[in-house]
Amino acid sequence: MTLQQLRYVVAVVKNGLNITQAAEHLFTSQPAVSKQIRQLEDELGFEIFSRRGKSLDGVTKAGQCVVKRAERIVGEAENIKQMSLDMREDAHGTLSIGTTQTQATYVLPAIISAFREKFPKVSLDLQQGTSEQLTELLASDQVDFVIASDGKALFNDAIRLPCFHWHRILIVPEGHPLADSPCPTLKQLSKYPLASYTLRASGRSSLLTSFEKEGLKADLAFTARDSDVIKTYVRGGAGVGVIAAMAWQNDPGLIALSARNLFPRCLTWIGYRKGRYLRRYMKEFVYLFAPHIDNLLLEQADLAPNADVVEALFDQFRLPVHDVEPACATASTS
Amino acid sequence: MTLQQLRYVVAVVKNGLNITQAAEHLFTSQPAVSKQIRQLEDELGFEIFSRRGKSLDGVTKAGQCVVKRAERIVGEAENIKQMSLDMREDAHGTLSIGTTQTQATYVLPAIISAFREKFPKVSLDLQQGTSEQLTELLASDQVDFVIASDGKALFNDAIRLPCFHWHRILIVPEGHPLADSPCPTLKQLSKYPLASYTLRASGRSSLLTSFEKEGLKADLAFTARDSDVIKTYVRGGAGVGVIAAMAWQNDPGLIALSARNLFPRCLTWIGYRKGRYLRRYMKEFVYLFAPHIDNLLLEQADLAPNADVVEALFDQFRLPVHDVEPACATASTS
DNA sequence: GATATTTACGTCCGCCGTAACTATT
DNA sequence: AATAGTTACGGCGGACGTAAATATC
Repeated sequence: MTLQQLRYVVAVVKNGLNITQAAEHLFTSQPAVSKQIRQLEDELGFEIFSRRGKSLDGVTKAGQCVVKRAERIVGEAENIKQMSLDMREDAHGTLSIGTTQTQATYVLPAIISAFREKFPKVSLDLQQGTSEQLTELLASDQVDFVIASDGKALFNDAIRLPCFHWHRILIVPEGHPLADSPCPTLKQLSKYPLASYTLRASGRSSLLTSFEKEGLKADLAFTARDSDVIKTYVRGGAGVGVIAAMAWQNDPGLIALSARNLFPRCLTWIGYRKGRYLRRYMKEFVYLFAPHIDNLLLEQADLAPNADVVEALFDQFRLPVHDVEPACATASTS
Repeated sequence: MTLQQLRYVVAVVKNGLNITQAAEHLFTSQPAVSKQIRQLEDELGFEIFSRRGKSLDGVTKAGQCVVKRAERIVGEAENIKQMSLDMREDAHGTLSIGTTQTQATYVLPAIISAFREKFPKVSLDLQQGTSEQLTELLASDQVDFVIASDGKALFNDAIRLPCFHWHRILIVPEGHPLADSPCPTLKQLSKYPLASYTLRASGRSSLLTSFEKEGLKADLAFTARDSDVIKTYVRGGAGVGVIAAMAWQNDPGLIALSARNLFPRCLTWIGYRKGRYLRRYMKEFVYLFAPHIDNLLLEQADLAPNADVVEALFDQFRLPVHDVEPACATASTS
């Protein structure tokens, strides 16, 4: 049994049991992979993969156990390799982040600019997707970090670190009735068509829930992933926009009102795979994004037995809150 | 980086940084180990071991991180190997158990006899030691299981499964005053010299604590590890023996009285290293020792995030209680 | 001088890649 | 025919062991 063989097994599984494809990703020939896997199976005395004819067509029960352990082994080996890269002083490498449109457009540019300055040799890779896609990217190690505001946990062995809170804001065209009565209620709001973010299939948004709690029904007439698209349609009179405060940039022709009294605040977090070795520039990125997360905190989070313990680590912090200036007097009491 | 190299690193650490000794355990030559380790260090770009002259003399900071991960890798590789052995039908192998004298002498013989019958090809290795020694044996993978009754947890990544409760009993020579008043109190007991198990340096025994709670002071005049030694001295008039109920075998010349009303009951558990692959015969051994622990329970215990969750798994069981027949009427109310 | 490690070198195993062959669609 | 996997074989790297050299106590 060699590390190589285990790497091959893991790669084959990751490539949907396609040996040829796995061989390409491994930068080796197809027979090499084929042979090593057979050799490992011979040594173990049982088949890891079930076969239909010559093609692999499934993982045997015992094989699943082997694959699980092989993945851990290969992962740890990768950690050692990353660590070795980290020791050399030239901070070469890649930082791969999966995130949502809002974060990518409004929050990350400043962070990434600072990061680039500090680590000019690290190439950045920004991936966008839905929560589900981001989870998948993280689970399959295609990104180092995920930054999102989803309420739900990711998966076992993922660590989620709270970064900051944010409120929704209302945006209306200049001259809109709500622009003059700057302290709208949900009831008022329910009379207008709303434009907001596309809801995920899974789980209800706290947006609609807030209306329902008061027995109101929102008219969510238009949805998009992209805050700018929503702004454009709001400018065109499509209704009242409800977007994240981070997306507000004093856009001409639009008025923004804080909705902090209407909807619960949201939490943006950064997530990564538990047990992964984080290179120095990765830790630095997290620190740039959320300065309360230092090396010590990362270490504690990695050692924490479960998500609740991680959450508890953050009780000591008063996280920043993104919002626009309060538009109505009652808000200033907070 | 090869599995071999990591195995060598782990072996060298385990052998106290003595390469020659490590090579012997690895059944290879000393230069082979030496060279592979250097090669790994070259590949990683930093030293795992600090050296004084040519000899290894410590593990560097970065090296500790590598060693930690290497141990995990080697451990998982070993798990895969064990699993492969387990698939072959001939149940060859070794079962290594670390335990205390009382368990080894009075509880295990029956279990082991049943086990031997079922798995005649598995060779057994019984190790005795103090709690501390047993912990060390388990931590360094020198035994598969530890069976003991110590109150304290073992260490991180050890799983402790409750097996049965037991009470202490008093043993006195025939004709002893207490033999006729079969329901002694702690106060009565405190008037006699006591003979019981050697106390560990760490932590007080619940024996002495019970006396202290009533403001009494016990005269623990004689201690030994071995129940039979205690019996012998009690026969000789050394005082009142306080031993585990399991050690009672209707010994001639001695009278046994349950001490269940005097001292809290104790718990015997079986412990093993978390994440270790358990071969079928190992699981079977646990089952023979504690029939409430089946494969499902073992699996759940292994997945549990911490010791408390493991304990909770056992809430559903009413564990057997080892004791002698109650000697006094009040005991029968239980 | 005894012990432990490194260096040097010849042997041999085994992994890889090419190419031809086979099975499956 | 096209796609995917196995078998066959030659080449090459590299792991091992012996033996000699070197450092440390």
